[in-house]
Amino acid sequence: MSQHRHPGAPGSAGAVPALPDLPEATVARLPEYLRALHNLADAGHETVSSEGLSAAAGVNSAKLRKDLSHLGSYGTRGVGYDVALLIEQIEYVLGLTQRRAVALVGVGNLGHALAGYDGFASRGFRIAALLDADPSRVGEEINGLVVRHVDELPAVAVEESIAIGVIATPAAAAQRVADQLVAVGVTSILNFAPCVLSVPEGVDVRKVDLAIELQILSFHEHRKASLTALPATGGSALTALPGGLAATDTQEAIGT
Amino acid sequence: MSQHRHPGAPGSAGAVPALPDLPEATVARLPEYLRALHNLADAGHETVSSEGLSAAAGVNSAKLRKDLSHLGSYGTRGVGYDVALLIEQIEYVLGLTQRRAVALVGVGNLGHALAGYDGFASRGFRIAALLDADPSRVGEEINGLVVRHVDELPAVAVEESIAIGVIATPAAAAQRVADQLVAVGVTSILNFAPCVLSVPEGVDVRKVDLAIELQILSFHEHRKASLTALPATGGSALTALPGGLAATDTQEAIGT
DNA sequence: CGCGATTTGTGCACGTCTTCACAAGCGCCT
DNA sequence: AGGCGCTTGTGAAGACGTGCACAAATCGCG
Repeated sequence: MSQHRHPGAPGSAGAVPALPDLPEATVARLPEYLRALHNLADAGHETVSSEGLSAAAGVNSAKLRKDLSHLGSYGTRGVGYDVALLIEQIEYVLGLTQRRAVALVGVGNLGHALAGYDGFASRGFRIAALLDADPSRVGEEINGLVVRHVDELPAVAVEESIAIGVIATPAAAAQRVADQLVAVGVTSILNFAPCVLSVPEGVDVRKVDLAIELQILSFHEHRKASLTALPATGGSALTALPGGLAATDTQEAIGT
Repeated sequence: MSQHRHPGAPGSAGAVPALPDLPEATVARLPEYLRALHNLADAGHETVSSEGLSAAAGVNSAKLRKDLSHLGSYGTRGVGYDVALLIEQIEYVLGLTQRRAVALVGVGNLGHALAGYDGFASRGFRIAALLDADPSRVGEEINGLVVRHVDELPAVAVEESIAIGVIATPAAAAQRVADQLVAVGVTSILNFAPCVLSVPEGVDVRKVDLAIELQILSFHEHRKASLTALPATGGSALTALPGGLAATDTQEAIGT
């Protein structure tokens, strides 16, 4: 089994071996492992232990081992994981052996930044098209790509074999764009617009909402503030008593 | 309990009543509910049922009710939730009654976009400072704010009462910036750099990695492709290792 | 050749999150 | 006033994810 056959000549069409169905939580962590592994490879490491890799990826080592075990991974007991092999494995499972083409719709503030973000190119993707509904933006060149009108999507999808659509439009336009993407056969969408998209079964949508992230942080911030104001007795989840609590400056180390 | 005490005159300093400790999963959904509620309010709705709100927020209605019940919410059986009241409740719990000041470090490609993103301002935050380590960027004005050098952070933190730090630097600089933020007392960080930050206990970090989102989509795309290629019989999740797979067409049966 | 040091892979128990299903509560209509 | 339909809030069951702890496997060394 030490036979080390590397996965995919990307080559031709759909005949791909089936994938194990991984737990979603695992899938969400694999990219992080992959990044950490690339760092290790660049630093010259040939093998890495679960302990080392998990530290680099910011997770628990047991979790890491279980995750890797799900993809039938090849670690060596007493030694660790072969960095290069593991990179191959994960890239294969994530479908990164082919460089997928991404269409970015909405070249406003955020869209501009995304179009110029080199993290996509360096991590398995190719921004293949920029689209916008605003005629005054059409024709603009960003990072070597010319912005085209969103109505050209059908043509673009075919020309470039678009696999993933990224929506960076205002919320009001997002659903319409999503429909257009679905109509041309895109089944994976990354949505930056602050709204819920409805799409047919079989289409995957992931949402990134920057304000939501801040609001979650705000909650914890609020919570920490309300805790440090208190004398910290036994830990019962106290339910919002408007009561006394005065002190403002007595903040001290929070309990573990 | 029908007593309806509404939360916060934002007014003065830190004396805030303690918060119930909500499940993380719930906290992560509250902002979405809030956004949906604002939409409903703008559309003139005064009340909304759990069914209606859950649809607008893209979740299951039972989940929504349980989430709201955690914050001791005030719905009326047979009627639904009072939109305005619920907005107040959620904003209070999330700590949005005060407009928190955000410091954005790293005014490159992405940082520029974030600095210009009006979703922050409209949803409870104030970008109070732009910082960068590159002297050639210092002094630039973006959206009415002048970029200052990151070494001025201590002064800025005090002047603006920074509550949250956003890191939009290259990965190599991120840890250093995080340390600086922590040093000036920031306990909530939103990290856009593709790397793991280590911070002391009590500091919250949330990470947004755009490439990771795409990679997760890529997995599902890959998976869908490998499924459609097959005649779909019932079966075990076979373990797809690159190992043997000589034959390209003998693949059979993936599970549902 | 065998032994000990090391590290993976995993069974198991625990906690968290989700979902169903239904009793309790509320308003409206008669 | 009483009953009916609608909607919330929640108990309980199940699915899912996590982390411990240890057996199994491998390497290196004497």
